Amino acid sequence: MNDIVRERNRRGEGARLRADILAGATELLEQAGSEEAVTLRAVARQVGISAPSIYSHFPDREAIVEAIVDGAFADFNAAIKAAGDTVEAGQDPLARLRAGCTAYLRFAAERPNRYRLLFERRKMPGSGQFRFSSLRAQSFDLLIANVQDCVDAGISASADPELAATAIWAALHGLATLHANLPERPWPDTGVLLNTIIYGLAQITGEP
Amino acid sequence: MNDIVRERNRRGEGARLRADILAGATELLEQAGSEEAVTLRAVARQVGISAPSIYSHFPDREAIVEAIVDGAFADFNAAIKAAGDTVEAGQDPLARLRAGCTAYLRFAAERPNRYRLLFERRKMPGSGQFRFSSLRAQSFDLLIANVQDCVDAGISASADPELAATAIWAALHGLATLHANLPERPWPDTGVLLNTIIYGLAQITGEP
DNA sequence: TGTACATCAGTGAACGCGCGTTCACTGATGTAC
DNA sequence: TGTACATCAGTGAACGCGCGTTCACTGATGTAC
Repeated sequence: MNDIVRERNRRGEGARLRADILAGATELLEQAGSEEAVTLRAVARQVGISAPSIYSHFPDREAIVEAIVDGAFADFNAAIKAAGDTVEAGQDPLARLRAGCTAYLRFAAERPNRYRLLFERRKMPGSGQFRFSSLRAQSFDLLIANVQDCVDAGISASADPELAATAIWAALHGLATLHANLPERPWPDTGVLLNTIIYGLAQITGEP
Repeated sequence: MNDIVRERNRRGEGARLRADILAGATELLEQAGSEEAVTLRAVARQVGISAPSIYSHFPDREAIVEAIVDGAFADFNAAIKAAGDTVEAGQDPLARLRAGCTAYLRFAAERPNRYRLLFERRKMPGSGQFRFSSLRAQSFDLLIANVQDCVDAGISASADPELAATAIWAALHGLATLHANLPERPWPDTGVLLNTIIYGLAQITGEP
């Protein structure tokens, strides 16, 4: 990486370059801040290869970005799932819900540029269509389940967990992107805001 | 506009071109969908002039985008203020709050690309710094006032109207951008979602 | 064990493109006399 | 009223840039005999 001359892979190990390209591209995105910075030539520079070498592993520029997005979703889902798993199953569903939301905001705060790619990508390749695969819905489904658990435990008064989850998602996403885009504004404490959001939107009975 | 050959302005009316450039650039943004589409040459094509003519009125490309943003904020603020003003002052503060939020979402839905520019622009020119001028804070201040009115009227149980307003803003922004970026997803009805958000986050007493 | 050779990983030069910006200019318009 | 001229609105050609992509290639590596 980093403009250093790479050692050429041995025969049969050419596929390793694919991983290096992807890692370099992801790093580039995280540093440079926007998808447009991920150009074929910049990626090649980052990885230490010539630009045409990329074509052995990705059909075009768009495919690299797609691969970054898929990787980002995998990381994102894993982070949220891991946070929920720190709370024992069946125990304290509110804590699980909160842990998932906290992990959501942390991911967005720590990898803002990768987060942006998750839900702010505009067009999908070619077709001009959007995608929302199961990979992409995974964390949202977990959020619904967490709210449902709160309802089942009698902690939440929500009559429609999916609706509540959608509202919570919107609030989290809005908070994450506003934070990232307007960092110089004085923001209320994230923990307090998160309580407001969770208690208010999941209709948690009682005070924080 | 539209590749049609413009008539040259008469002497002393050269400043009219500035307005035409701005209008053309705004239209271009709204059609093409992203800030990057607003190139000097594309704007010139749209307006029907040569690219260098723009330099009589704007120092560089960035200045055009800045001007679009300022115009978008003015339109945005006006739309929200107008919505609130349809409800008589002092009368039904909840209706005022809801009207403002509805106008917010409507603006975002009807001019998605201009809305995106409002809060999703990443860097400001040169300095790499962000801006949040009073023009930009205006609608947020109105939102706080609307929540405060609900508190004063005994409709809202919120102990911290600014906190509640921030949470509502985040939810609206998140909803607006998720709607725009994932239109193919099945979304709950906007009115129902908005009720969930307002009642939950402003802690409105009673049921919708 | 030695060698010819196919394969594989990757390169360097070049293409055409649209971009922001600069520069010297043109020609219509209004004004001074 | 006529005319010379300054001004103003805008142009056309050109610059250097980084981009995605194509193409013919190179040279190390492993393998068949």
